[in-house]
Amino acid sequence: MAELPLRTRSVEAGVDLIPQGSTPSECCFVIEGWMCRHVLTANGGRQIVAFHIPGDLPDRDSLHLPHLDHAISSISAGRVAFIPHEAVLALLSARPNLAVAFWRDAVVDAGVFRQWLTSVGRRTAKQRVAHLICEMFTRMEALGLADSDHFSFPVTQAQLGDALGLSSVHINRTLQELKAEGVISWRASIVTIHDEAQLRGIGDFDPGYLELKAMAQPH
Amino acid sequence: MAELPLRTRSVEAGVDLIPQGSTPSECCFVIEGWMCRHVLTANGGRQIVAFHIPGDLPDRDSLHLPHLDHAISSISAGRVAFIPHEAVLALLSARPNLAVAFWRDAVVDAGVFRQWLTSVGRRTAKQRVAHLICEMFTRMEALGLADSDHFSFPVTQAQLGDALGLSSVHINRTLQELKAEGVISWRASIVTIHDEAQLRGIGDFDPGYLELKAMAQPH
DNA sequence: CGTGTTATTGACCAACATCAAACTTAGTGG
DNA sequence: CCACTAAGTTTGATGTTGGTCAATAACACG
Repeated sequence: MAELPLRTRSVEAGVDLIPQGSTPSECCFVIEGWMCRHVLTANGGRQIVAFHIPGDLPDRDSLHLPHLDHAISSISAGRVAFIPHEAVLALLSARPNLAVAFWRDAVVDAGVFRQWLTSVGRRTAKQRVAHLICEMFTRMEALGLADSDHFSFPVTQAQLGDALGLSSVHINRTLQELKAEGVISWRASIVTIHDEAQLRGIGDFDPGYLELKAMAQPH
Repeated sequence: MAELPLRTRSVEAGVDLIPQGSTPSECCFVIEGWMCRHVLTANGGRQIVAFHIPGDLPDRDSLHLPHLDHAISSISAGRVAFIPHEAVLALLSARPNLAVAFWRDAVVDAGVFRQWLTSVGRRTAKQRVAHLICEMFTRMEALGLADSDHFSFPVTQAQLGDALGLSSVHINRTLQELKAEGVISWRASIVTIHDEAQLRGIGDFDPGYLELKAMAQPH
């Protein structure tokens, strides 16, 4: 992958990297920081459909999509690399097993989507928040980006709301509950999990669907 | 695809074809009828994450998944075929462009997921129902399984609720609203769309994300 | 016809949204 | 180092969407 022609870019927090509806000719690779994908609705709502951390290829799907049905933005400041589609496609046709790895990665993402959808559709606010924290902790851990009981999660409460289908006010109250129960603390973007088993119980979290993610990570 | 060793099976409505957590060794192909994928939550809830119609490969992802994080069930009576994983994988490695087609199909599914998640997270009950009807009508149309203004959608209101994150009672009231406004009618599993433009407007539906689905369909 | 499933209705309730204000925090420039 | 500012968080009061429960009606099927 090192031989690819890439163009890197530093981004501030909250920058719209790739707008909804555009037809990108490059793939975006996250080097540092948090990014997200989100869909804008007619009534001005916003649904974050994925969080992306270093090593992710947020718009891997754009290789196949005529035009993006969602936007890609930065959550925190960070750095991304852009790689021309042709270069990626050339690489993939040269190495079929890499293409399979890409497909496999897409399959894992689909599993993340299913869990996310299940949270938003059928879990309470508290369960959703707990589930998301468990998921992101597990993913960060797999990358060696988490410490034993805490990790950096630089999202605002409004962004959490947009991810979980809740208002920022309700996110705030839900977080306070979790803190009051002593399950987590969350100060200055650092989430500390005091009792992971309990948090998983609250959030109905089973890491099974992320197994392959860990395996697929050696990007 | 015709040379694959397949085993067909007729199913009643509401049969659990492949249970959550299993490790299937075959892919399931829908020949006739409606199937769905759903996730069960700890508190007894159910989230339908996808509807599948003839021509779909509901557990295409199981080719890569160590164990299924969701179940596959029949919505209506129908017929499915089972194809051993090895046979599919052999075919895919023999024909790399077929593997790309599978990947592409997974990408389209991801787009469907994103819209679904956006509906459940950020749209009102009425918008969700309208959006889903538009989506399924568009998909059925692409397969030649819809008539000019109506199609067969053999789901119960409880199933609709499980798909859209709502209760069956609320689905019922929402449908009555749409019927009262004259946008649709729904009798005996047949949905008739009287004003598609209006329905799309209500549901914030843009068929763009399904374009590729239509193209990929020549299974 | 009877039986089980699905649809419909009404009464009531809970979770979460909205609005608006006050308070913190982090970052900035003098 | 201290105001100043803008963004984010927290709080309270109130409103609304949609859930729950329970009963009845309508079907579909044998």
